[in-house]
Formats: sequence, structure tokens, C-alpha cells
Amino acid sequence: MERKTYRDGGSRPLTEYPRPSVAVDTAVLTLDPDVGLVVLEVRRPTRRGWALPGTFLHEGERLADAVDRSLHVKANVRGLRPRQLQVFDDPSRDDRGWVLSVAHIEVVHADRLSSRFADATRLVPVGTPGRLPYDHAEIVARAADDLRRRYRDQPDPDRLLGDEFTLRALRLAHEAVAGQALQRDSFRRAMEPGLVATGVTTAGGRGRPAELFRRRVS
Amino acid sequence: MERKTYRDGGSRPLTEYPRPSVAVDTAVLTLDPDVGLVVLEVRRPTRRGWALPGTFLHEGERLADAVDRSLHVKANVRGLRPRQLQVFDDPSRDDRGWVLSVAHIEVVHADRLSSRFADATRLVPVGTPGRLPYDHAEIVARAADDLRRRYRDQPDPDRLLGDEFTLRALRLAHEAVAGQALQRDSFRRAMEPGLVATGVTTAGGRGRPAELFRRRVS
DNA sequence: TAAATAGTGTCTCTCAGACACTATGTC
DNA sequence: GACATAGTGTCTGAGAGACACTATTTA
Repeated sequence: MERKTYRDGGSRPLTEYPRPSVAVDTAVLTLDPDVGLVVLEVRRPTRRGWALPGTFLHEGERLADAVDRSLHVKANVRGLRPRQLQVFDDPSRDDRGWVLSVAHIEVVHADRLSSRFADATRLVPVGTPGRLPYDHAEIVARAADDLRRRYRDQPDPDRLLGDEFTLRALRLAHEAVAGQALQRDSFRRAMEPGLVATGVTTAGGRGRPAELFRRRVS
Repeated sequence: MERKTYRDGGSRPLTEYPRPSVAVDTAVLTLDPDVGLVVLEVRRPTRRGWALPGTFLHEGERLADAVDRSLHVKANVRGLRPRQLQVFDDPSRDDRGWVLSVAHIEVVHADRLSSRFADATRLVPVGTPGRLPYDHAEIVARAADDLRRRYRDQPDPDRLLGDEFTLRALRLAHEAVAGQALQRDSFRRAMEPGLVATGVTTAGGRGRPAELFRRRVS
């Protein structure tokens, strides 16, 4: 042995420290045009009921990759970019043993979920996520809260909409996130600094055609 | 065996999953009246240089307890309330093996650090933390950033000061956190909704005595 | 009295909120 | 034309920022 002291001042080699299992759990949020902000839930394999998709971390794997993998395996959804929310570390939170869970949030366009397993998944309004195991109800609440903060100042920062959209579509998305109606004119003025007009206008709907905007790259 | 499927849809029992070591690292921030916002660093036991205090998580231990333990053992500091910042999960971040680190931030009154080991610790301005190993420089930057956001609206939410303080002391603390001078009158009016006047005034200093305030419990 | 600091009145500028008007499409 | 929606002018009230004045202490 070269060294005799270790990172915590103790004398045990790294391999002798007991190690927790590490899981990831993800609140995948998207926008249902009719229902509003919804969260993806999957059937629990071992018990009745529904839960957020999650998995154990594999050896040498990044947390974000474990999130991607769990969504692929459990819901047939791919190619997303999760953000960390919080670590849940209550040693007794999982009766199968010592399991830390890193909660994530993932916000996606509804199209991304069109390929999801029809039977094994469901989309539920974030306000009424149903009975969820572990800390999943808290994860959903925190995810919705996190989203509301992010959407207050910027136009659709998590790309619930596509690259181009009308101010009406943008406002409806923000209203779904905020959970309340927003003033049409104030909203426009608040968002305009973060938008770039394309000069193109929509057609076909009722009323005057609206211009399409992009997010400002900043 | 009762069950044959597991949380990730695989068929292995929980004990067969490879597990990472989990560490905590903490940015302890405090206020030096002369220097400003400073961070606590400890001597690295195995190599040259300084690092943030940290330790490996013990079996069944809460993250916050591991933070407390590491500060006690490495710096002789106790009784604090850490907040989680972020998990660092690069599999190659630690050359001793697969180690996840949960970064924490801890903000304390300078008195709490008076008992710290004189030789094995130092307090360094957050803007110039020196050469730090692992992701510690990023942790310090994020901690300072986090603190700035928290201090924008509320009067000293993390109790860098005691229970009672003058508006001058409060403003100097907020200026140290913000890294810039703040307008005296605007600052007072911005903070007053979060304060309760005690009716007691200080004496002994130069100039007109100032009233002492407490934080509003809300 | 001079200097230093505390506390407050007030002006201005900006901006959110609200209302209302004009513009331009479909039915 | 009736209706629906887009886009914008404008009024108002709240609040941040800035300046200046008064108040109260020490040296």
C-alpha cells in the first residue's frame, strides 16, 4: 500500500466502505393541449399502481444516461436532457435496502412521447398525480414548481413548443405551466425581449393571422 | 425468492448491482468583516494543497449527517444545517474509483468557525479559492451564486448575522454577498417588509445610534 | 462645531396591469 | 357585415433608484 490515510481521515481502503445503491427517478413533464401540464407515470413491475420511471445506476454510468435508459426501457421514450432536482437519502425510504435516489426533471414536447407504451404508461395532470410510492409525489410537486420559476421570465425555455410558434401558442403553454390565465398584452411585452420575429405569418385559423417567432439565442 | 422482477425491470436481486461510493463535499461560507465572503478549506490529508471538507457516506447515514461529521472531524466545526447543491457524477472524476459526490452549501456566522483547527483549515475569499481538486472550484462558484439569489429579496436568510442587527450591519452583509455596494435607502425599503423593529437602539458607535431589527418570522 | 451615521421625504423613471382601440383574417 | 384573433397606444399605480434633507450621536 502506498497511502495509509484516506479521504475521510480514516484508514480503510476505498473498497471497504459500505456503499448505497443509487437510483434515478424522473418526472417527465409535457403539455397536453386539452389537459394542461401532465407527468409521465409507468406501471410498477412488482406491485399494483403507478410510479415515476426510474432505475438503478449501472457501473460507471452517468446519471443522465441512467435517466435516458430508464425512459427508453420503461416507456420507450428517448433523446432527452434531464436536469437534477434533489437527492432523496432517507435510509428507510426503500424497504428493499439502502437506496439513494437522485430525482430528475425532464421537459419535452408532446410529440416525443407519442411512441410511448400505451398500456404500461399514462400521462396524469401534475396537480393530481395519484398515489405514488417513495418520494415521487414530492418529486412531481418540486418539478412543477421548478418549471414555474423557469417559465416566469423566459419564453418556453424548456422547449415545450417547437422552434417557431405564435404568441398565442406561447401564452397557452405558459398558462398551463403557471396554472392560471395570463394577460395577453402584458405577456407579449414581457416575452418580446426574448423573441425574434420571423416575418412569416400563420394562416387558416380563425381571426387575423399571427406572426411566428423564435427564441432569441442570446 | 418471492419476486422475480426488480425496479429496473431486470432480474438481479438488489445486492448484485454494482454500487458507487458516495461522498459529500461542502462549501462552508461565512463572512469576514474585513475580507468579505470567505469559504472554509482544509488541508488534503494525502496530498499537497487544500480542498473543501468532505467524507464518504457511512452505512445508513443521512447526507446532512455526513456533512456534519466531516466538518467536525476535519475542521472541528459543529451544529450546522447544510443544503444540497448538486450531484457530481463523472465516473472518472476521482482516480481512486467510482465516486459520486453530493455537493452541499453551508452558511454560518463567523463565531461558529472560531473553534476551527488553526493549522489544518483556512478561510479564503470565494472569488479566489485557489487551486482545488475534483469539482471543488465549481462547487464554490455555485455556492456563491446560490447565496446571491437567496439574499436578493430576504434579509440575511441564512443567518450570517445574529438574531438582532442594525440595518447597517445587514447592508454590509448583503454587500459582501452581492459583491457590490448597495444603495442605503433603497436597501432599507426593500428589506423592511421582512424585518421587525425591536425599539432598542445601539450605542457607542460614531454617529446617530441605529435601531436593532429581527427577521420577520412569517 | 464638525463629522459621522440613521432615518425619511420626494422626485423620476420604468414597468406591470388594465382597458380600449385598430388591423386583418374567416364565416 | 358579424365575429374572432392579432397587434398596439395609453393611462394608472406601484416600486426601484437617486438625491437631499432632517435627526442624533461622538470627538
